[in-house]
Amino acid sequence: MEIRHVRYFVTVVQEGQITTAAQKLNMAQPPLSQQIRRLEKELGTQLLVRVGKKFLPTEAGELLYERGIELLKEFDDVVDIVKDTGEGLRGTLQIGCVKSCFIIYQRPFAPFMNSGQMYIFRSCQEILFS
Amino acid sequence: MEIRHVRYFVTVVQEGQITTAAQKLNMAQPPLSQQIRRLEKELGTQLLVRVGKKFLPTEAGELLYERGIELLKEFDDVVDIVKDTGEGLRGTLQIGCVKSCFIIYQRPFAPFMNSGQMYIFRSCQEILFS
DNA sequence: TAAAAATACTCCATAGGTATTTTAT
DNA sequence: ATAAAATACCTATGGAGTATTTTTA
Repeated sequence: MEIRHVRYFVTVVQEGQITTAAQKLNMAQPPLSQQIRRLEKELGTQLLVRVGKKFLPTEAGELLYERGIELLKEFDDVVDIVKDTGEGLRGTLQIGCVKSCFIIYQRPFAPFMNSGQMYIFRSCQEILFS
Repeated sequence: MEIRHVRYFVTVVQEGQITTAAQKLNMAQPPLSQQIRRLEKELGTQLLVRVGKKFLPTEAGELLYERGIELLKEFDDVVDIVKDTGEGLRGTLQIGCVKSCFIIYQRPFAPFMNSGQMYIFRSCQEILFS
């Protein structure tokens, strides 16, 4: 199972229908049906029951739906936070100081440094801002 | 990004090395290197810094590592719980009763029923255990 | 009969493997 | 000299698309 399958399943439950769920997911209907069935097979569990044209979650399905939503939220959160940290929108500025100059070092330029610690740079040639 | 990439990355950080991480993951070294680089590209961030033969996480990498571990735990938890529920190891037994017979109904046989509610079955022919 | 799902294919992107070279200690 | 990573290349699984048939309200 991959996070993609959780995303697919949650959307199908929310839509109650595969066709519109596929539209929301920007994909065609048959592959979505296929992935849902693959998911059920992999988990060894029926997740949805077709009642006419509508799909209703089984108890296992409801569980996957509820916890899946949390999982997706956290997953996307982590992605955002890591991206931001990489872009310097979040993170820790590490500032060292010597007599002759200042240096502002930020990871990943100095990955060997640890947050909250002070470092002395002996032959500092330039000041870096990032 | 897929959950697999989190699993790969966390293992590499724990091992500090790609070769042994690949062994733990039951895969070859080159595809693992490849997936890590792909991950960095997708997130637009350097996650690891090679210091000799060892890899150390950048700040973004440490973040992904810490939150990734939680993510993996929750992900695997959900999978286990859904599997168990499907197998009837967990879940809710819904029991209805009429004069002439008992019926024990369990989802997914009756997905339209809600937990904690009582249902009357008029023409019950058999007793189902599952 | 008019929706949506299932079926039956086709295609291709990419995950993963193998062989080799390069890099560091 | 040795162990690990990078590079280059190859293979094949399976994710996604299209066309069509089968359901069901």
